[in-house]
Order: sequence, then structure tokens, then C-alpha cells
Amino acid sequence: MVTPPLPPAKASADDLLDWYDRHRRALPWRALPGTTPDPYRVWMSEIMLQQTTVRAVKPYFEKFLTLFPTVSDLADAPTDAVMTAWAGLGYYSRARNLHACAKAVVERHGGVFPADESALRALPGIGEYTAAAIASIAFGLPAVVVDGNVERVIARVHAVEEPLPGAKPLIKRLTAAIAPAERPGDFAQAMMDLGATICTPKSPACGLCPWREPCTGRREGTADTFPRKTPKREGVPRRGAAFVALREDGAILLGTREPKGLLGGMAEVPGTVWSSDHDATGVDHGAPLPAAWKRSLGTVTHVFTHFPLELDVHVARIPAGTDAPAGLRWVATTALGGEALPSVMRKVVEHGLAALGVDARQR
DNA sequence: CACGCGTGGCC
DNA sequence: TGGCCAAGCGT
Repeated sequence: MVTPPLPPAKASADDLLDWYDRHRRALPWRALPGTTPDPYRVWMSEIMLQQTTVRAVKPYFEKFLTLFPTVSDLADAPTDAVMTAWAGLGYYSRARNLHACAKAVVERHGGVFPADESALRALPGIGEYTAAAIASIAFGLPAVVVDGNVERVIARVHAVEEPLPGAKPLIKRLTAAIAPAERPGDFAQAMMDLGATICTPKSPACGLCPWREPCTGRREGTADTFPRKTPKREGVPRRGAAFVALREDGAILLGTREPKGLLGGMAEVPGTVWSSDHDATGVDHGAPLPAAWKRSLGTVTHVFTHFPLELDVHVARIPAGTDAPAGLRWVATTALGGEALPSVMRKVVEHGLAALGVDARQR
């Protein structure tokens, strides 16, 4: 007589927490087992980790904690200091909201983060995910934390056929059904660690997974095909020109972008608008000041989330003593590290200075 | 709800 | 190498 096959085991929080206790990673913002987490550090890390890898976040987290040890220090800091410290990390609205949130915590809550999911949710830059993450990790509240990792893990465990983002409500219910009453913060972090290290987007290490037995995707050999996603449209390429003006004393001309929108509030090299109309870019039309502009060889390319950008870089040497046009300023090339220059603009400066024959060691 | 919003690493 | 992806939020 043959024993009928048992129904698959249900994914259990205990199995996941056991795995977490054995593989917990030490991270700068993560409290040691048995110690109380610091909500300021938890919040700071959660904002920085939005759409950003742990590797990229680490040095910025350390820098911010050194520059702004408490939420009050951050609230009192000038905007320029916050934006400059954030430069290079991307998604700059996070930095503006970080600053606004620090001020709101001081004004609304006396400088103490509220131990309440809806009060957290009402703060700038804190959405559904981040409010739940802070509530569970910093305060031990039973919030249901669903980020991209959790979506992937749950979609595989249950072989969810509905594509994202439509499947979000279903995935949240499935997550809530597994979540334990105890250790909600550790459970949330365990789910995210599992997604980041084992249940990865490509080539998941199913053999090492604490949920390899109950996982439907694993059993059917289709784990790596989840989660399903609705295809998104591709962006139309845009082009423009940028102007690197090098004065004899070694300064270049910079401006500041509009406070909102793409690269809002960040520093930039002056240039034309970026347009998808291929005829829109004149040769040196849009130069910030009259000079013997010369188009440099090649272009600077940069790919944003929603469109690729190609910039022609024009260069000119400017006589000493020339004043900056309205809205622009001269900045020594040796002082560019103190500017809130996004990566695309660092590429432009590098490209322009190389075309002008400035030695890399002088930059 | 679909879209706008950076950057760096991966194969 | 180019396309995909990473602990989302605001509008």
C-alpha cells in the first residue's frame, strides 16, 4: 500500500526566524539582538534604502549620522548641507522629504518619532511600506511590511499568477496570514533579507531557502518566473547641450536647477533644455556667455529611469576676472566635491575638463 | 493609477 | 553591452 502524498507544508514564520537568527547580517542601522533600536537610525536607513542597495547606502548612512547625530540636528541643518551630503545617492526628493520630515518630527512630536503607524504615515517621505517598517522594526508593532523583496518571496511561495502592481493587495493578505504575533520587526527584516540574499530576482538559491519545502514556485520549478509584472513603456530619448566654461584661475561655471522635478535643487552645468525633438538642439545656442565655444569630441550619455539622455558638451576658456552671469557662479574645480552635483553632471564636468586638456590630477 | 524620479552593479 | 534590477514615494 502506497502512502498518499502529504499536502505541502505551510510556510511558517518560525522556520524563517530560525534562518534569520542563524544568518542575521550586522548592518550599521540594525540593533544588536536584545538591544533597543534607535528610531532615528531605523528611519534614516529606511529612507536611504528606498530603491537603493545596502552597499550604496552604507557610506551615506555613516556620513549622515556623523553630520546630523540626532533628528533635531538634521532639522536645524541648512538645506544646502543636507542636499550636498545626499549628492550621488539619487532620488533627491528623498533628501528634501528627509529634511522636511525631521522638521515635522520636531514640530509635531517634540523631536521623538511617534510609535504609531498612521502618525508615521502622515510624515513627509514616509509611505505605506516605510511606516510599517519603522512601526515593526523600531517599535515592535505588528505592522504588515511589504516591499519589493516580500512581493517576490510571497509571489514565489504561493505562485501568484496575477501581475504586479495589481497583485499588491493579495500579496499583503498572504503576508499578513504568515506574519507572527511575536518579533514582527525581525520577521519583516527576515523576509527582506531572504529576498535580498536567497530569493533573488535572478537565479534564486532555492536549495538554501528555509521555505524550500512549502514553496510552490520551487516545487514546480518556476520560482524565478515570479513575480509576474505588467510590461511598462519605454522612454523616448532626449538630447541637449551642456557648456563647460573654464576660467583661467581654474573655476568652472555652475548653476542650480529648479527646486522641483528632475534633479530638483541640485547643481548643474549650464545648458539647453533636454528635448526629444532631434532638431531642437542648436550648435552653441544656449551658451551661458559669449566665448570661443568648441564642441568636444563625443557625447555624454546617461540613462534615467524613464528616458535616455545624450548631451553634447561644449567647452571654452574664459579670461580671468570675468564675472558670472545672473543665476550662475564660478566654482573652483578643486571645490566640486562640496557641490550637490548629480552623477550626470559629474560626467559632463569630467568630459569637458578632459577636452580642455586639464590633467585629471588637478580635478 | 500610471508615471516621474538616480544611480551603480549585474550578467 | 544594454537591459534589468534595488528595503518606494508623491502626484
